[in-house]
Amino acid sequence: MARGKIQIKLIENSTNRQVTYSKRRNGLFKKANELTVLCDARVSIIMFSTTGKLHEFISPSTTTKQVIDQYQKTLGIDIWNTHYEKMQEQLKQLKEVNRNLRKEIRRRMGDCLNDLSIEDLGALEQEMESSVTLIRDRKYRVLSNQIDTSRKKVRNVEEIHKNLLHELESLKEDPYGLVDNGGDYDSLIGYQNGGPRIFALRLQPNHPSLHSGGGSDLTTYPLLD
Amino acid sequence: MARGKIQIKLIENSTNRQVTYSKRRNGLFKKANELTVLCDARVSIIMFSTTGKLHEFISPSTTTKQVIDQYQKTLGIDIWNTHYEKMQEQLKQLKEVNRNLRKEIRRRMGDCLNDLSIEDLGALEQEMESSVTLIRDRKYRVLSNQIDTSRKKVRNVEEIHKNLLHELESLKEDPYGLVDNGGDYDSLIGYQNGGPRIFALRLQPNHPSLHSGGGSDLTTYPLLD
DNA sequence: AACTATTTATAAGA
DNA sequence: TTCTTATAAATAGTT
Repeated sequence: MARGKIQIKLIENSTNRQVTYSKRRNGLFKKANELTVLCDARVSIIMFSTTGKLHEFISPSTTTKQVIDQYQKTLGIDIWNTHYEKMQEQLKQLKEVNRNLRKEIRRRMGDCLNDLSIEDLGALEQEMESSVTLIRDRKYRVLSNQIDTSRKKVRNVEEIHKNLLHELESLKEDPYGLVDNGGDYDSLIGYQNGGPRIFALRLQPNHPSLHSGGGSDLTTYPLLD
Repeated sequence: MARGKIQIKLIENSTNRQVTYSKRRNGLFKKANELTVLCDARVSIIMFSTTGKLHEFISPSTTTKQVIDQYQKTLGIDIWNTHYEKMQEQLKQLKEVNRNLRKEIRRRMGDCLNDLSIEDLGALEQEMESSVTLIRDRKYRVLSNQIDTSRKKVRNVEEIHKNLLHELESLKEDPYGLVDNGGDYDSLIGYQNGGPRIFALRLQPNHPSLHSGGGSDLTTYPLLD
């Protein structure tokens, strides 16, 4: 448009095209800005060069997001708004479900009982009784398993003990083995008097978290609300 | 830019502004189109006038949605994708909490006990026992309240009954009242034989929520069933 | 990046 | 809105 008219068609020379792109882009943005100021309009220009480089103009009074939002709103198009709203609905529902679950738990803890009728209370009581029975049964089963395991351990230790005693006897008969072995003998005898049993039983409570992955839920429950 | 230079500031005259908006918009779109052709670029222009009217230009080789999509991609998934991801994270967390709450409830129902240690089971059992006590207490309190209310109602009905009988006696002494009153008398006598008591006791479970309302129940009682 | 001849855009008026 | 036209602004080709 100066020093000679040009045809509006692709500029073959790459360098030339690049320069023209830059010059005209500035011109376009300048015009857009003038339009914004002169006419109080909101303009968003997004452009990509052949090489994929992004350039954008946005009227100072707004943001690209706002313009795109309003664009969709005006055209009644929902690119992601549908998603967004669905997710928000889902969030709301989940929170509600959550609230109800917490209430359920609190009732099972003897709280929040005000809005229950006698019938509800009776049913809950009965359910709780049968549940507690289930829990108790389970507890006894686990306990008996543990006792069983403990017995086996004791038996095992006693076996080892017996073998050691035998070994000791053999050593006593061996004149070289008599030297400085009385102490060990005493300590081994000491263990024999129910010691391993107590040890096994006391070991379990020290590692309660090792027994379950989800057991901590119960203790952290009060913090959830 | 012709017939006199203008300052780039808001055009006060509304009509003038409108005309300029139209002219310059055309100019801008023309330039955008030329840029598209000359430099093989993709340009999206979205603009809103003061009055909120939408105008858009899009390079023929593409669509506005594509440009917007690429815009976001280029900027590193921004604008609302951040929102989106945050919401997704939130959803995930809520679902997880939900899952734990359900597990908690199932445990309180005697289910899902496999991964609990004896200690956990014992604690749960104890907690359940005390909870069930709370529920039972609550049940008894509600029940005693209901019995109490029932007694009051019965007393009230009996009072009304007595008054009606008195009234009837008065009417008997009144010679004008003797005509066609025997039927009413019989029916009232019939009510006296424990009828209201049973009625009141059976009524209660049907309206448990009305108890908190207070004494008005008593007066409206005869109309309730 | 600057220059400038020339084209193009457009403000004001019709 | 569109046309006209004098003039401002943009810019193609050059340096």
